[in-house]
Amino acid sequence: MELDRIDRKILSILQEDGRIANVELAERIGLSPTSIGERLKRLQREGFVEGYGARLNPHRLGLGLLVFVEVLLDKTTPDNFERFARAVKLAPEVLECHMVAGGFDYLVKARLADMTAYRRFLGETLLSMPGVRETRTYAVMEEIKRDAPLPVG
Amino acid sequence: MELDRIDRKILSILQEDGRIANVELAERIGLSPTSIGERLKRLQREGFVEGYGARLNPHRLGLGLLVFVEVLLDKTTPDNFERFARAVKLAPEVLECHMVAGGFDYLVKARLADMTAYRRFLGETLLSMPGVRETRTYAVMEEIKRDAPLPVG
DNA sequence: TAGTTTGCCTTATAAAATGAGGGCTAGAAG
DNA sequence: CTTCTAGCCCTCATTTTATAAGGCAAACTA
Repeated sequence: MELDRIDRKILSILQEDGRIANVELAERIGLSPTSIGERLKRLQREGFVEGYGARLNPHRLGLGLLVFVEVLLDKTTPDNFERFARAVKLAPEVLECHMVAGGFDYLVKARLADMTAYRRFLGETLLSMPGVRETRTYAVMEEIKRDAPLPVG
Repeated sequence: MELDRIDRKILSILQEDGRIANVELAERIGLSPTSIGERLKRLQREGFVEGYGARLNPHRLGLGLLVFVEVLLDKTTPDNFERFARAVKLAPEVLECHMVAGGFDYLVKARLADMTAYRRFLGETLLSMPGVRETRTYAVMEEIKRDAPLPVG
């Protein structure tokens, strides 16, 4: 249940290179491939590792615009939150959505081709979602740090 | 240079399961493993795929608190932006940092163990960074959507 | 102390990745 | 119209990797 130094090293390396061969992982850590394999299987079984994914370059895919949108909901209808959440999960442009405590209700992160695509997204998707009362958009001018690995050390 | 239907399918599948065997990927798409391998190598060479990573469960790692922090910089010193960017890259708690257009300068996304850890982070890391004038913190109460795949279709 | 668990090892076997070589087709050039 | 070439896919042989079985030693427990 507790992670030792080797577990953390496995997680750390896998976070950077999720497709590394077990053999290479083993020799970088200094154990046999079998042991590493067993540990890794345990880490997955116990839920530390949820899966693996390719890191794609959004700009290369024509998604040049990153925006954050603060969303305020109309709170007169009680099931608006539930319905908004469901709608957000269906929108492919939305990469993240979080309910926050503070001046607004939701923070949405979305990637789009350009401002034209964003205007369409705002009008046809976001503002059409159930109970949305107000939005504030922040366009990203420069990505200083992107998807850093979780600190496991 | 242009992506066809098969390329997109490869990217789409790999985004969800970055460790899928080439053989299985091939039969899910309906081509030979060799062809898929060649395409994949091309997609990496041309920068569509930047790498692979394990998806870790932050809560399982003791990082139960997700926060977004809006940061305003003191703009009297011109190189503050540069220095702030450098400092942010060194902080392991910071998963993302974006320079935005609008009411503030940077949006920081960070994961921490709890509010106690956040207070320390705010005081010792964020507010100690060069040129930081003001911050507004939004704690996430519920993650509606987390790290969705990029739309490649 | 004796039994049991845990974590690692080696070895054998099964599966997958990789590289060489060849065929088919579409478009370009003669 | 024919020939050449480039792109894309295939099969097959070889190397590399994953996986499963079994054993050994240290630590923990009764």
